[in-house]
Amino acid sequence: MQEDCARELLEVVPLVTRAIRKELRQHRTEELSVPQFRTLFFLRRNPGASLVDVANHLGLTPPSTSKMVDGLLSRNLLTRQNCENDRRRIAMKLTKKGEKSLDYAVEATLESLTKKINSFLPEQIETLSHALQILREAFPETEKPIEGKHCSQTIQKLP
Amino acid sequence: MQEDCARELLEVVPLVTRAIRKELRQHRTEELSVPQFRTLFFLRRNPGASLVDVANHLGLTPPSTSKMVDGLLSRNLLTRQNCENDRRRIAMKLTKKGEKSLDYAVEATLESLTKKINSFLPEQIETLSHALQILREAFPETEKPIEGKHCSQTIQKLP
DNA sequence: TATTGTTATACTCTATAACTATA
DNA sequence: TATAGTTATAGAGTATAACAATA
Repeated sequence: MQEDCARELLEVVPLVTRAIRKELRQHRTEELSVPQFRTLFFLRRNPGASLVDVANHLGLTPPSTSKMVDGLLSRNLLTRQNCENDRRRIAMKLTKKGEKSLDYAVEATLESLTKKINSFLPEQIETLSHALQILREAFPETEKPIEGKHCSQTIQKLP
Repeated sequence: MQEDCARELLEVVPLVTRAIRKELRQHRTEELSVPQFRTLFFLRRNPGASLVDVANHLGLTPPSTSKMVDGLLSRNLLTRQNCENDRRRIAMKLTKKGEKSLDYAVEATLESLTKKINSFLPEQIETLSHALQILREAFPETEKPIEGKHCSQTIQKLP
């Protein structure tokens, strides 16, 4: 019984993931790689995050992350400023443009999902919502929140 | 209401995906890249699939797929034989070793998921099972089944 | 001495183009 | 002429090593 449910989970979750990915991909205005997209997501939740913060989140090394961020910076999707408290660190934040391209993709995806859910019966929506709540508790966010070290106060980086 | 549910879906599904990925990764006996792993999965469901079949499934080009398959072949995880009917085509199948390394990872992951589900209340399991059924219908397998062209009869490839 | 971030270099994975063999 | 697959070459993306600046 439990194993059947696990097997279902293992089969069905990738189907939903694939659909979500496809929507996100279809609606990104910028040509962004997956790590770049995830970086924008992360920065929306964690404005002022450092390079190491982002690297940890993505599971990439700092050098790779640094290079990848260069691409976002050159397209004005984020800002990279030096931190006042600890001048080794950088503080990255989304620009308006970065927020917008992210929002557009997310909202379009939400819309598509909502449309799909609209075709469900009310009790099916009830069941799904309940199940998602159960899953959220069973599979909590692994990501450790940023240690609070990250600066809100930043100074403009010299050119 | 529907949109809340969509938003939940968009947040929770990645959490579960991440947990599944982590388990699969932890329990792979061979050092396999993600596409290699997916290829083994695909061949288990579609024995005798051709190179183009696999390439389409992965969203890779035939040359990339060919090279990637070389790595699986050299480790005896699959066989690559010429097709009798259409001698341009190849027919790939998992070897016993390929099946085993796949099964090991999948079973270990299932075990981990089952353990988690074991801690649920019976009615929670009921709800989850029901929700998964709903999702399966809403997000059907996009992948078109192989056109039946693929050979069951194969001839050994010449060296 | 340890940490943050960058630069330099090499490797892996992928694609495009050109080719062979078969249909 | 079109299709299945491979080889050759080039471009992203990643890692490791070495470095500079700061703590």
